[in-house]
Amino acid sequence: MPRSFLVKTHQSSRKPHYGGPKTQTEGKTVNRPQLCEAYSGSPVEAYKPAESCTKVNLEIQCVTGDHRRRPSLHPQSLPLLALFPAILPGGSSQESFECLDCHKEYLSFSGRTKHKQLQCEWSSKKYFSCKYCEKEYISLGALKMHIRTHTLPCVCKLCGKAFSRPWLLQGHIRTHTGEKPFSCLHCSRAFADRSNLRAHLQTHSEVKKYQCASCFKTFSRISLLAKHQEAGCPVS
DNA sequence: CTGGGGAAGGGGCCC
DNA sequence: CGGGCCCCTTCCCCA
Repeated sequence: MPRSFLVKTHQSSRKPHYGGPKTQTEGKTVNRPQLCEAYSGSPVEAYKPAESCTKVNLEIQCVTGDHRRRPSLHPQSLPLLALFPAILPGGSSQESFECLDCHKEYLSFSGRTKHKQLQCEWSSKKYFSCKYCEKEYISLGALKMHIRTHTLPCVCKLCGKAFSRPWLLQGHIRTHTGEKPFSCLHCSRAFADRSNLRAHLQTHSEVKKYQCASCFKTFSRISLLAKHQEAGCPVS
């Protein structure tokens, strides 16, 4: 069974900035232009400031209503740069020019424009599609990695089972050799997989990592918490 | 039924 | 750009 929804949650400081629409510029909050779900006209219309908007320099409001989608998904966001330069961070020479789509920063307006025209995968809408399934990726590297899940190039010489990545094969080979390099510091158990050790460590913890919001009972695994809630928490 | 272990999948990050 | 690793998650099985 395919295991989808395996999206890592970003915890490091290097996480991509996909979230909020706001950028701090000289102490002011500048809203990035947002796209409307119902967008159907030209980018000029879609991004035209609402007549009632008195803060044209700070905010761009979609004339068709709600703005929900990431600007990165817009096929023609480039004209915005010429239309509303005042909304963009980079009004002074000290500031950088940030691509609103992928958030890379450039020292000059022309540099950013060139990036958007020639390099930015989001704004040029270069999606890389898998030929084996419907998935699309914004980078060729991500697509190639995904394709390995179809081609399974890493084959176990002992049993013939195939895997998408060498380290998956490595972990599998441990099931043949019995090697368990990850030891628990609290008991004598050892594991072949670091994640399994991590899950095991939760069993030593008095207060488990995953807690039911209703009855406050804690669980060592999120799947156990999910089971608990699906079965119907007695308190909720 | 519940909790835990084993095995495996997949995206992101770092080098 | 690719390999290796990390992290998270899921499924299956068993006590």
